[in-house]
Amino acid sequence: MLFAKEIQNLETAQAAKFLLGQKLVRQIGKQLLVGKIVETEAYLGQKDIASHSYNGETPRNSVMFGPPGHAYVYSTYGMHYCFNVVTSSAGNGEAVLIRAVEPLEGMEIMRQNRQLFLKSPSRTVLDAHNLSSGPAKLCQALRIDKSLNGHNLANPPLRLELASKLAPKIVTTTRIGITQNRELPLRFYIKDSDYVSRK
DNA sequence: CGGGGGATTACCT
DNA sequence: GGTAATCCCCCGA
Repeated sequence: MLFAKEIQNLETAQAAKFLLGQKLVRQIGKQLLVGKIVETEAYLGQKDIASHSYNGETPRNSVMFGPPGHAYVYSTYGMHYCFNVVTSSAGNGEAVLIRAVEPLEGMEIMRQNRQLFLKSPSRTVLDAHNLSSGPAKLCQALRIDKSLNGHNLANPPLRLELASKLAPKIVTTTRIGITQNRELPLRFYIKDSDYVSRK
């Protein structure tokens, strides 16, 4: 509730910055997995051609057009999920992609969750910096999939928690992995964080 | 109803 | 740095 309120009064780019430093809390049975959000990107609805919602509402993106504070989870490349927080007001189709979190609790479980996706587990070192430093990696680590699409982030088993009202130092860059609207400064990360997908 | 592409990642050269 | 993996969705016909 708190978050929906805080978020809906912000422009989506501001919401993307506001989310930096806040906690993402995933509960699976008794397991508690907690990450601090360190990297985000804003997607600005039907005025942003890079956004899934640019062409209007479809079955895939319908959650983006719903109320803020809910999870928009989509699959890509046939094997990965990405997790977004719906922002702005219902009907606008705006959201913030969570691109990286810093593991705070449940790191060992996150490592196990990530391990399941590897083909040659001996090759890849799953240290803390490599557990959730990417939009699909954090979905693996926190076991986020399409079953959570549309979930209200005020409630378990996936919840946003206000961690700090003190704004961290933020670096602003262009967004990653898109082909349209590449020049817009809509990616944000916590300066000096060692847990971002890239600097 | 078929084809192309994707807000990525890991592994190999 | 190049590319396979892998499938859902959307668009155009």
